[in-house]
Amino acid sequence: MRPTVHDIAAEAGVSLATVDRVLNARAGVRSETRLRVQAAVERLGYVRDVAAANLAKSRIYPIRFILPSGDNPFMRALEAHVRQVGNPALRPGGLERVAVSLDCVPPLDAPALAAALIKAGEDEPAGIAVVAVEAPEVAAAVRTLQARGIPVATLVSDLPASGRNHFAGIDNMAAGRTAGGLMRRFLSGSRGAVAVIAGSLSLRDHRERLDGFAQALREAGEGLTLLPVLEGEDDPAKVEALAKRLLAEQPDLAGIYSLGAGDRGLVRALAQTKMPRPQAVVVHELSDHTRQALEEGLVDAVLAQDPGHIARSAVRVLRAFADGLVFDPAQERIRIDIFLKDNLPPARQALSDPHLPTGE
Amino acid sequence: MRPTVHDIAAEAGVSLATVDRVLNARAGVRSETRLRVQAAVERLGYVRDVAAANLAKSRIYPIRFILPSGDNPFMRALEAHVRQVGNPALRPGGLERVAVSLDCVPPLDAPALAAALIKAGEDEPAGIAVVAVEAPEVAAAVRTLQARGIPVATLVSDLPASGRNHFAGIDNMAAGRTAGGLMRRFLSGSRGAVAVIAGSLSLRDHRERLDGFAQALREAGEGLTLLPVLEGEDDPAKVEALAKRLLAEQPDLAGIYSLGAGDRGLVRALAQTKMPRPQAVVVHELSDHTRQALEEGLVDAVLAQDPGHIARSAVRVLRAFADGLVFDPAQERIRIDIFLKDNLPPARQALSDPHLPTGE
DNA sequence: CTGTTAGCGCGTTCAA
DNA sequence: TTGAACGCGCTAACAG
Repeated sequence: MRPTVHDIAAEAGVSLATVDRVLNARAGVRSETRLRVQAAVERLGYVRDVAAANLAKSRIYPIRFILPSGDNPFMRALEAHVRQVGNPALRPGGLERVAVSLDCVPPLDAPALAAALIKAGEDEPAGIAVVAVEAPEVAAAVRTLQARGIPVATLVSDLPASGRNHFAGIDNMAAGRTAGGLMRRFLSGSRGAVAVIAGSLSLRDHRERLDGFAQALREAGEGLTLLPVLEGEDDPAKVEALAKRLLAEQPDLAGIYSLGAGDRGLVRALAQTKMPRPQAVVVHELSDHTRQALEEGLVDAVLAQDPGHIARSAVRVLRAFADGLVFDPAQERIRIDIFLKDNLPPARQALSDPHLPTGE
Repeated sequence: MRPTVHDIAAEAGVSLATVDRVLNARAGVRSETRLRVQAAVERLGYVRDVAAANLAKSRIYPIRFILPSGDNPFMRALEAHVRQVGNPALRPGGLERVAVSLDCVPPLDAPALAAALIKAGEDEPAGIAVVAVEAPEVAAAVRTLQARGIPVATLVSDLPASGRNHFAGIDNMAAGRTAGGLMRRFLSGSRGAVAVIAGSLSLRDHRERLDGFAQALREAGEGLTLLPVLEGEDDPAKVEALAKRLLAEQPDLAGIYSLGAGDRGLVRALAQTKMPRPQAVVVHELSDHTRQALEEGLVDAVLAQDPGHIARSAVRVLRAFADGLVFDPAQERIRIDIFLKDNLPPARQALSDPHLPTGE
C-alpha cells in the first residue's frame, strides 16, 4: 500500500493539518517541523493521491475553448472532440473534473477573437485554449489574460509573441519541410513548376508551412520552380477557382501543395480537369474529402494532426498549468501524421462496447 | 454542480445504499424501487464519479507486463515507458491506481513465454499485457488466463487466435503496404531487385509486414523484383552479415526493407560498403541508430510505433476491461508513424518543469 | 504555530 | 428488501 498523509503524520510526529500545510507549501509551519515532515515524505516515498485531493477540494477546472466558426472540416472535427472531452459520459479517463465550454468566432477576424478572449477571461476559467490569429490585439488579449493568472494554450496555429503557456499543434515548419521532401521524392528527377495554395498568410501555421516547404524545395535544387503562392482563404469555392486556373494555364505543373483548408475545391478541380494531372499532390488534414481523394489517387499524401489528441492534450496541459504541476511533453507532442493510401486509419469509430462476459 | 448519489437518493426517495445497489446492478432491490432510481438517474443526468468510486473501494489495478529481454532497442524503450507508467511520481494523469509489474523473458522462446503467462496469472492481476510469440502453447496460456477472468492485451505482435481482449500495436499489414508504397514511389520508374530483411517469420508482426509489403510491390508491377526474405533474428551482427553479402552480390539492388530489429547492423553495412548504395532504404522503429541513419541519408524512411503510447494505452484498456467499462478506440489506436529526415521528433524530452509564476 | 474535526462522492459493512 | 454509519486519502474550516 502506498503511504498516506496519516503515515507521514505518524512518522513525523505531527498532525494531518501540519502535513497538509507542508505538502502544499502553505505558511505557518516552523521550519524545523517542516523539515521533519519533508524527511518523512522522502523516507516513505510519499506521492500525493491527486484524485483524492481533487475530491476533497471539490475542485473543478473550467476550461474555455475558442475556435473559428465556419465549415472548415478540421475545425469542426476539433469542435466535436472538444465536446466529447466536455461530456462526462464520453470523456476518456484522465480528464476528470473539467468543465469545458466552447465559443466559436468568425475565422480570420482578429478583433472578434481578441474580444472573445477578454470576455472568456471574465469568468475566471482555469485555462483558455484558442486557435490564434496572428495579430497585435490578439497577442495583447492573451497577455492580459496571463497577467490575470489565467493560463492560455494556443491550438493548431501558434502565437509565440504572446507568451502563451503552451502550444498544442504540430511543428508547422517541419510539416512544410516534410511536404517538400515528399514532393521532391515523388517527383524524383522530373522538372516543372510546383504550386502552393494557402488559406491566408496571416495565419502563422500557413506561413510556417510555406517557409518549410520552400526551404525543402530549394535544397532540392534541380528543376523544380516554386510558383507564387495562391491564397484561397480556406474557401472551397475560391480554392476550386484558383486550382482550375492553375491547371489550365500552367502546362508544366508537376506538383501542388495545399497547405490550408478548402481542399474540397481542389479535389473537384482535379477530378474535372481534362489536362494531365500533376504528378504529386500533397494536402493537409484528413477529412471525408481528402480521404476519398487519397483512395482514388487524386491526392498522393495527406499531412495531418489528430484533433482528438489536440483537444485532450490542451485540457491536460492547462490543468497542469493551473495547478503548477508537471506534464509529459512526449505525451503532449502532436505528431505530424503522414497518410498515404496504404496507412489510412479506419473511417470513424464509436466507443467500444462494454466488455461482455462472453468475450465477444 | 454534477448530481451525486445524494441527489439521486433524494429524488427517488430512497437511501444511498439502495441507489448504490441499483447503480452497481446488485441484487436485493424490488424492481419497482429499481425503476424509480433509474428514472431519477435519467432525469438528473447522473454520471458516476469514477475517481471517488475507486477511492472508496481502495481499488488498485495490478497490471503485469511481459516483454522480451535482450538488446532490441524498441523493446528496451517500451520497458522504460512501462516503468514510467508504473512509477506514481512520473505517471501521467489518467493512469491512477495501477500497480505495474514487469517480467522479461527470452525473445522467440514460446515455452518460456507460456510459462511466464501462467505464472503471471497466479497473482490474480487485473490484467496482463504481453508481446506475443505466435505458438500454440502461448495461445493456450492466454486462453487459460481469460477463462480465469483475467483480461489479456497483446502488444506490438498480435495473437488473434488466442482470443486476447485487445491488441495494442500498429496494423502491421498496413505498415508493410505503406513501406511498399513508399519504396515504389521512391524508386519511381527504376528497375531492380528489392530485398527484405526480417527478424523471424514466427513473429506475426514480421509476417504481416512482409505480406503487406509484397502485396504493395506486386501491385506496382513494373520492374521491381522481390528477393527471397532474409531472416536476421533481430540480431545486429547477423543482420550486418546478411546486408554485406546482399550489397556485394546483388548489383542491381534498388531497395531494402528491414522490417525487424537489428538495424544497427544494416546501417553499419550501408556506411561501409563501397558498392553503390540502394536508392531506397526503409526500416522500422526509431532508435538512436535509425535516427542518425535517417539524418545522414543512409536510410530514407522509418516506420514506427510510439512505445509510450503503447504502454499507456495497454494500461488504460486493461483497466477498462477489468471494470467492464468502455474506452475510446480512436484514442487507443496506435498510429503507423512515418518519419522522414524532415519530421524527426526532438530526441528525448524530460518532464516539463512545474509552472513558475514568472511564466519562465 | 499546531491539532481536531467535518466533509468531498462513493462503496461497504451491519443492523433493522 | 432497505437504511444508517463508517472509511477511502485528502483539504479546509475552526480551535487551541
